[in-house]
Parts: sequence; structure tokens; C-alpha cells
Amino acid sequence: MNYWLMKSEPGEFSIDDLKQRPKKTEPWDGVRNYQARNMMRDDMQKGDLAFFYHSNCDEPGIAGIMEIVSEAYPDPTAFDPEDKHFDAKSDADNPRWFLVDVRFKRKFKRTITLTELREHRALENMKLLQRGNRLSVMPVSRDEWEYIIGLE
DNA sequence: GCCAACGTTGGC
DNA sequence: GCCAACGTTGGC
Repeated sequence: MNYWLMKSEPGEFSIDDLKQRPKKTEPWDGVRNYQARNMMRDDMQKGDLAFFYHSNCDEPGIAGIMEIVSEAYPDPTAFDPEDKHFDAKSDADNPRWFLVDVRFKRKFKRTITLTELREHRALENMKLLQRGNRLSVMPVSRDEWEYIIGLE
């Protein structure tokens, strides 16, 4: 059982959008970073939990919790020339990009903001808070996870 | 909109 | 393999 943090711009896809999906489930497509891909493909397991992080918005922070509900499989948006995440170098015979399905678990009563997270010494080693970190998928330690749950 | 900090690309 | 140029992320 592992814990994760996954970023999305709420203007593109928010935690409310996820909640409103059929079965509250959605393929987490569009990841085009090798490190993030490797974690989804190699390290994520069905049943893992992830923070849903809202990035690039008025109130950046952790909005709630979702569950990983599939193993990794090829990202079909990479094969679609019409899609904004199309990648001509990925094809079905040799897929370059992968995704997992995620399911809504719950939304926090309030967003735990990036600013607030930075105020806690217990979280100072969190990957999210490291300088220059731009990964859209990253691991969260069990201690960090439980501490953050306690902030809600 | 700015820009720091990265990641990727491609010439050599 | 180096590295300059370019593109992207994402907070502010």
C-alpha cells in the first residue's frame, strides 16, 4: 500500500469533476513526464491512495483523496492526433505513455493549501515542497499522509 | 503576465 | 556525450 500526490489544474479537471464522473472514476491521462510515468507504471498498485492536488489556480493545494483502481495501461490520448496530448512517437505497438484509473474517495472540507503545508516542519521534506519540483505524480510517505489527514 | 527551475531536443 | 536553445510547469 503506497501513498501518492497527483496534480491537476482544476480549470482542466477538478476534484468535483472526478466526483461527477460515472462511477466517480476517470483515466488519469495526459501525463508526459518520464519520472511520473515510471511511478505510475512501475510503482502504483490498485488500492493505493492519492491526494488530489489542485495546481496553477487561485488556491493551490490538496483538495481531497482518490483511490488508484487500475494497474497502469497505455494512455490512448497519446495515439489520437486530435488530442492535445498526442505524441507521434507513441503507438499501440510500442506505447510510450501510461496512465491509471482513479476513483473519487472524498473531498476535504477545505483545501489544504500549499501555503499552509509549508508552515509545518513535519512536512519540510515532502517532495511537493522541494524547490523546483514540477512532477505531476509523486510519492507521499505514510507519515506525511497521516499528518496531512490530521490537518483537515 | 512574469519568471525560476526544470526537462527535452538536436546539432556537433 | 556536451550543451545551447527552447518548451513547460506552476507559484506568485
